[in-house]
Amino acid sequence: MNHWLMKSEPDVFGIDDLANRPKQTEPWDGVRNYQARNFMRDDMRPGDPIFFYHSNCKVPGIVGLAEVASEPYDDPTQFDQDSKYFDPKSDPENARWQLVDIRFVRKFKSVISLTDMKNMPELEGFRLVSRGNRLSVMPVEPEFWNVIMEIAQ
DNA sequence: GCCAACGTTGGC
DNA sequence: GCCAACGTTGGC
Repeated sequence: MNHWLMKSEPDVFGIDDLANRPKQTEPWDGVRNYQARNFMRDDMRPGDPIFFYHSNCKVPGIVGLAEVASEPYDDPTQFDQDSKYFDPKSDPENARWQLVDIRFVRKFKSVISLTDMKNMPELEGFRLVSRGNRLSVMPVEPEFWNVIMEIAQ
């Protein structure tokens, strides 16, 4: 089993939006970065735990837990001409972009902020707090996962 | 809103 | 295959 972190802008789709979905699941569409896609397509399995991270907001940080809720499949938005994620170069017979569904697990009582995590020496080497990181889907090493879970409420 | 970091595109 | 130009991410 692998552990993950997935970023989302709360103004667009935050953890409350996920919790309020009828089945508390959501297809993680719109990822158009090959590394992020590869993680979803090649390494995610249903049940894998996910840190849900809010980016581009007042207090960026981990706000709760989700889990992988499906096998990988083709992102339908790549074939939707009306979608901003439409990709005219993607061949329906051999789709370029895959995604997984994710399911809400729980929300933390308080945000584990990026600032806090940057100040934790135990998290040195964690991709999220490394310089210039822009990946929206990333694996979390078990050691880092455990360190963060210990301070989560 | 600024801008550093970094991924992608396309000319050559 | 190199690399300049450009676009996007995301913290601040």
